[in-house]
Amino acid sequence: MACESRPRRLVRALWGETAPGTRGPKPTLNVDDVVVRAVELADRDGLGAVSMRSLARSLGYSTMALYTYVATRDDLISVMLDHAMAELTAEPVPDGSWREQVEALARRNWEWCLRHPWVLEQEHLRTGLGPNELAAAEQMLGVLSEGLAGADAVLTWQALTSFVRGSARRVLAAADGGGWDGAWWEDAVGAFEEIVPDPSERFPVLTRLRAEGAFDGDGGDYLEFEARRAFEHGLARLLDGLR
Amino acid sequence: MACESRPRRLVRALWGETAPGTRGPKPTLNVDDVVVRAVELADRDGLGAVSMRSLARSLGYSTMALYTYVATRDDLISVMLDHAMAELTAEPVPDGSWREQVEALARRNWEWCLRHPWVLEQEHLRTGLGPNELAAAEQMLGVLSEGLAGADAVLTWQALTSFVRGSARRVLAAADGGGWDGAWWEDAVGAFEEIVPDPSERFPVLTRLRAEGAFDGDGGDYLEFEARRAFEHGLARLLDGLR
DNA sequence: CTCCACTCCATACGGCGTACGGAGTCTCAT
DNA sequence: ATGAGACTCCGTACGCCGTATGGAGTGGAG
Repeated sequence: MACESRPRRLVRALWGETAPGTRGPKPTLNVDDVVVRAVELADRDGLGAVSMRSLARSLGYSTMALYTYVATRDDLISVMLDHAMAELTAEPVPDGSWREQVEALARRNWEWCLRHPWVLEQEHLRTGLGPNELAAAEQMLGVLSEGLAGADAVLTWQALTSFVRGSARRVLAAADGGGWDGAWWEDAVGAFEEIVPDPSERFPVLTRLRAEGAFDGDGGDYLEFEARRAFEHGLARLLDGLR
Repeated sequence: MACESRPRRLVRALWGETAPGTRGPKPTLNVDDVVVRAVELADRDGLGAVSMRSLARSLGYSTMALYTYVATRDDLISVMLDHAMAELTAEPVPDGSWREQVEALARRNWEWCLRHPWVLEQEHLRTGLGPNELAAAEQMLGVLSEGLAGADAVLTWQALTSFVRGSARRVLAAADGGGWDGAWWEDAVGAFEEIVPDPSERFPVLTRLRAEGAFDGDGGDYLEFEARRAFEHGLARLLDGLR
């Protein structure tokens, strides 16, 4: 199957259409097996843990066997992404007012990002043609366009997903941090205080807000409480702004 | 200098404090030289182009010489980030109403992200202790806390930066795309239409909105116009929500 | 004048994505 | 029945990556 273009192959993989060829031995795996395992690995240890080698090992195959199912690692990630997005439309839109529905979908999306942090590690692959990605867009725009004219619905959709993902990303950055486990942070702050002996002079506002406790939660349990509050606050203001 | 902890070294690098030791030969470079060059490379070709090897070559040094100035590549990126953030506070907050000021700062931040796309490629590991990052926070919170109580100012700051960065990220994903240069996309859409012969049945809302032209700009010049519109729309609604 | 902290560098290790080609297996055309 | 050849799976290799290790040369401190 050296004759098929990469985009076609990707779209076929996204929609679970198997190759038509029936000549050689039957594949003993399929794209879905590979993708499911890859998502498991990514959920546990991040995208970095999904190397072609480790994924293949985890499936009990050779590295190169994976390329039977997926053209490149980037394509694999695209399919993983769409696969994970199935969760977004697994349940119907809840009952409620327009605002409540939009809120619920946004919150669902946010929680989904936290459940699959690797989704945000991803830079620019974007296909926009996978079944679940389209279904999620369909669902969100279906609700939004009940209350907004076409172009406004699209703009609002973009604003919402921008906010949801930006916010989730911020939570994750604060949460796992990449290795500042208290000791790291203390050490860094120590050095900071040596270099900037009187922060209140250079950063009066920050100092005042800190003293007021406005940053409470900066430490360990920032994630579950403070970050959710920031998300809910921003979401509420955004929805307020939609009248 | 094998005795200094990594956090301390990073904080020192962020603040441009040179090591106190004066024993051996003088360094012929300094952290700033390295960081400036790294930012140039990243601005041009993304974070991926900033490998220790390519950066060193571009400076005319051996790879390992860089480790004299920076403990790891991650630390380098942290310092690059803070360095780039100097632009955020290079100009004072413009005159105007509270809302106009917040808007201007948010827009400045958004444009900054587009100018340095690599900023959004990372986002994990964060320090929060660099002079320019602190200055940017100080500036933004200074304005916000003129109109909002302490805790609200912080929540709003988080919501704003979440939105700004999420939105910029979306623009960049749409813009450079990672290799869908029209031909790619056409090919993918062709395969899509074969697999899903009647999209209007499965995705009625998307089909209708597309027919209405609500997605116009999906193609080539999405970036400069449509994406900016989406950003301005979302920002305006967010600010509306703040009363 | 000696020591040794220091800068700079060459080499090496274990990872990565994936190009290439080969061995084995199955279907189809003959 | 028998090739032809499409197909799956795999071993090896190439050129990247970050960085550990240790060595050569340098110049201020004792």
